[in-house]
Amino acid sequence: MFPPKSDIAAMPDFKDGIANWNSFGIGSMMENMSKYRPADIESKWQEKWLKESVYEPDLDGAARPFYNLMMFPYPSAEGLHVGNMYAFTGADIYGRKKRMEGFDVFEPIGLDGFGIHSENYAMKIGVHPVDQAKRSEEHFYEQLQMIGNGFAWNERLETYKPEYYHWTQWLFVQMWKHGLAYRKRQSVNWCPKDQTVLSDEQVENGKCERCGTVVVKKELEQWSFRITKYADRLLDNLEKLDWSERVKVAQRNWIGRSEGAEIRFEVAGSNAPATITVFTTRPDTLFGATYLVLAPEHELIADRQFAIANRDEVEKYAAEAKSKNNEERSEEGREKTGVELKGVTAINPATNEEIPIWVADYVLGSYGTGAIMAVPAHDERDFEFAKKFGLPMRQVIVSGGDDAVLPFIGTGALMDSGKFDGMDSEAAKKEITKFVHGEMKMQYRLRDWLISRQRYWGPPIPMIFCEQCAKAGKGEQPEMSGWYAVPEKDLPVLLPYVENFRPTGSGVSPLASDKDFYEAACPACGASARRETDVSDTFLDSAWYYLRYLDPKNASAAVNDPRVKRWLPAALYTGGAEHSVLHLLYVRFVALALTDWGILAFPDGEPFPKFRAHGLIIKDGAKMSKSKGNVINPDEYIRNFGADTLRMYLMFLAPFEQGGDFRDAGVLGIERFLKRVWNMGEGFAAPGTGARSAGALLHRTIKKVADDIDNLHYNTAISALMILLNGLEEQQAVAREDFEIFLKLLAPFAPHITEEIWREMFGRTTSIHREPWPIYDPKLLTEETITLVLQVNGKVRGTISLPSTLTEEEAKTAALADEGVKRALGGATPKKIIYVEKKLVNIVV
RNA sequence: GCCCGGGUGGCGGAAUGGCAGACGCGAAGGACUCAAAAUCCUUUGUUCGCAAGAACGUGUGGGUUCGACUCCCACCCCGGGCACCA
Repeated sequence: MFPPKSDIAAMPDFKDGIANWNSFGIGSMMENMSKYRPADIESKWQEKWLKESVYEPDLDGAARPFYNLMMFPYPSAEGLHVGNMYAFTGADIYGRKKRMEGFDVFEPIGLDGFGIHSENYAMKIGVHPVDQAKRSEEHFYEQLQMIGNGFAWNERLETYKPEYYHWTQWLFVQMWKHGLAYRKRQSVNWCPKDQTVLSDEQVENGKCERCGTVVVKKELEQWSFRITKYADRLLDNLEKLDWSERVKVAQRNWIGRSEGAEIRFEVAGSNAPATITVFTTRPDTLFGATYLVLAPEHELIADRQFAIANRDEVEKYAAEAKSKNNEERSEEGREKTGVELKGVTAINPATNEEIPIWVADYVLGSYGTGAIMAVPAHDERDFEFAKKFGLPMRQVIVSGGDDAVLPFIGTGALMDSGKFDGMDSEAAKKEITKFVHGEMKMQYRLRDWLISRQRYWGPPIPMIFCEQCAKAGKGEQPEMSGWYAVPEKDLPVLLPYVENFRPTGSGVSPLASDKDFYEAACPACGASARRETDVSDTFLDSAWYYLRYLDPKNASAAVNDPRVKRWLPAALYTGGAEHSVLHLLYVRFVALALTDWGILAFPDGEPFPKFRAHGLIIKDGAKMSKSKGNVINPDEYIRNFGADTLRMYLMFLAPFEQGGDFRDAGVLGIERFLKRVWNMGEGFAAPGTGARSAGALLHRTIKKVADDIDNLHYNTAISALMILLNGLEEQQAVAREDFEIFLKLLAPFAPHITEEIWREMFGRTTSIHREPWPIYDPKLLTEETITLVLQVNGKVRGTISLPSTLTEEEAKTAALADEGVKRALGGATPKKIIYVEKKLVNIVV
C-alpha cells in the first residue's frame, strides 16, 4: 500500500523537531519547535470554523453572492469515494479564492439519498433503506467534514426527508397540471435485475446504467414527463452556456435534432384508402425512392382493414421483431431482414410510379413516422437492403467528380429528377417538398422522460386513480380520465415504512401490496380510489435541489423563494461528465418548465450558466471498482497524511478537468512540501526579520496562482507555490510579509495548515480564509535582468543575461559578440537578424 | 461510420509560435547517523565525448516559418459520446 507514517499521527507526545530542522532555521528556537501533525490541527479547525460560521454567508443580505454549487453525492456503499473528494476539493478551491476576493460564497452540501443505488446497497447488507439512510447520513457527513471543504452546513439537505420530497411531489403535481406529465402504455426499458423500468438516459449501450444488466423491452403503462416539448430550447440554449464542451456535445448528440420533411405516399391496391407518411432528411432524393419500408410497430401493419395479401407472414415478422430488444435489433453488422407487403403498393408522389412496400426492423417505430422512403442509391442502409432483396436503385444526385460508386451519400446536383434536374441538392430539399405538398419538419432523437419506478425507496408519485370518474370519463387532464393529483394541501404523500420493501418484479412497486398506503378517497368525487404506488426516478429529486439549499428551514417557500433572486443562477456548477445526459439535462428541463410557469426567472431559463466537468480519478490506469479491489478510501489517507496533503496531492496530479491516476508514491512529495511550509512558519515565531522581499518571484506567483485557479489549473498553481517556497528557502532571510502572502495563496489548497500557522503561530485572531486575496504589482512582475536566448539558424547557441532595459540594437550587438554564436557562425555574414523583444535573437545565415 | 478529447523522459505532467521536459515522483551518488528512517546537498531525455561541446529527440509522414510539442494536410493509436435515428 503505502509506507507507514509512524511519525505523524501515532506519536502524540513526540516533541523535539530537531530531526526536521533544515538549513533555514534558527538553532536557538529548536526547543520551541513542533512537528507538523495534521491529525492534531485539522479537526480542531474544522470545529472552530463551524463555531465561527466562517463559511456561512448571509443568505438574505449578502452583497456579493457567489453560489458555488457542486453535484451532491448519492450515499451508498462504503462511504465517500476518493472521486467525490476530488470533485469537492476542486470546487472548494475555486470557492475559497472567491471568498478571499470578497465574495459571499455559498457552498452547500447534501445527500441525494433516495434511489435504486442506495436501496440496492441496503438490500445487499440486509438493512432496511430507512435505517441505512440514517447510518449513511452520519457516516457521509462525518467524512465530508474531514475533507476540509468550506461547506455551509446549516443548509444541508437530504432528498429522502419528507420536508424535501414534499416539494419533489409538488413538482410532479405541477408537471401534471401543466400537461407535462402523462401516463401511457408503451414499450419501455426494463431492468430484470433492478426490477424496474428505466428512462432512455439510464440505458447505456443496452445495459442498465446502475447494475450493467442487459435491459429488455416491456409493454407497461408508465408515467412520463414531456421533456421532448423542450427539445429545441434545450438544444438552442446550449450555445449560450459556458459549459465544458464535451458536455455540450453529449447533450447535442442526445437531443439529436435533424431537419427534414414529412412526405405522404398514397397507397394503391388496398380496399380502404390509406396513406403512409415518411420522414426523410433527404427530400431532394425523392425521385430515387424505389420502395417504402415500415417499422414492425407501424400502425398499418396491425390494421386488419389494410389488405395485405400475405398478412400472416408480415404479422409474424413484425411480432418477432418487436420481441427483440434494441440491442439485438441494432446489433452491428447484422444482416438486414424484411418482408414485402404483397398486394399493396405506394405511389411515389414525385414520379407517380408504383413502388413496393416492405416491413423491416431496420426502421425504428419510435423515430420519425415509423416509415421511410428508401433511396438505395443514396443511403447505405437502403443500399444494403436493396442489394439483398434485389430491389431497384436509381441514382438522382451527381457530385462534380467521382460519383460512380454507389451509394453516394453526399450532396450535389440533381439528375433524373424531372424539372429539378441540375438543381443543387440543398435547394432541392425545399423545392421538392413543396412540389409534393410535403412539410419541412424537425425530428428529435430525444424521448420523453420515463419517470416512474417500480421500487420502494423514492418519493411516491402523488396521483390518485378513481374508477368511478374513469367510467364517467372525468378527470383532470384530457385523455387521462380517472386520474387526479393529490391536492397540494395533502402533500407530502409519506413513504410508509414497510417491512417488505423489496422489488416485486411484477411491474408494480412493493407499495402496491400495502393497503393502508394505496387506499385513498377520490379528490373529485370522494369515492374510494387507489393511489399510484410507483415512486419517481431519483433524478427528479436532484433536478431541483439547488433551489432547496436556499431555504431548508421554511418548506412552504422552498421553490418560490426571494433568496433565489439573490443567489441564482449559480455562479459555478461543478460535477462529473457522466451526468451529461442524465442530471444535467433533467435539471435544465425542470428549470425551463419552472420558468414557463412563472416560478423562476433566470435568463433563458438556465440555472447554471457556467458548468465545469471535472476529470476522473483512476488507479493504476484503470477505473476504480470494488470488483477490481482498487478503490481508494480517502479516510485512510486523511488519517495517515492529513486532509491538506490528500487535497493537494489530488489537485497536483493533473489538470482538474482531466482527472488523474492515483499513485501512492506521489503523496510523499506533497507531504514534504507541507512539512517545509510548517517549518518555515516555525522560523517566524520570533519577531520579524525585516528581510528583503522576494520581489518579482513573489508577484509572478501571485499572478500565476490567481490565473491558474480561475482556469481550474490547480496542478500548475501548486507547482508555482512550490517554486516560490524553493525560492524563499534559498534566501538568507525571508520577509514575514512575503511568507504571509505565500500562506494566503496556499490557503485554498491547504486550509488547515495555513490557518494553524496564521492563527496559532502568528497569533492572528481571525481566519486566514477571510483575509483579502493578495494583489500583485504589475511593475514587479519582470526581473531586473533577463535571459536572452541566442540562436543561429534557429538553433540555440547560447544565452546571455542582460538588464531588462536593453534595446534591440544592444541585444543584436551582444548576440554577435557571443563566443558560442561566433563559433556557430564560423565567419559567415548574417543575412538577417530576428529579434523577439527581451526574449531571443536569431541570426540567419 | 460520425462527433469530441488526447498521444511529450523510468512515471504524473509543464510549455499553445521563441532555451522542450517546469514542478513533483522515482533513481543514482554524497552529507548527517553506530546503523536505519527522516532531512539536506548534487546528478538525472538519449547517444557520442576526458572535456569543451556536438548530434538526435514531443505517435507517423509531409508542409508553412528565421524558428513548430504548438499552425496546415494526410495517416496511425488510445479514451469518451452517438450510432440501422432515414
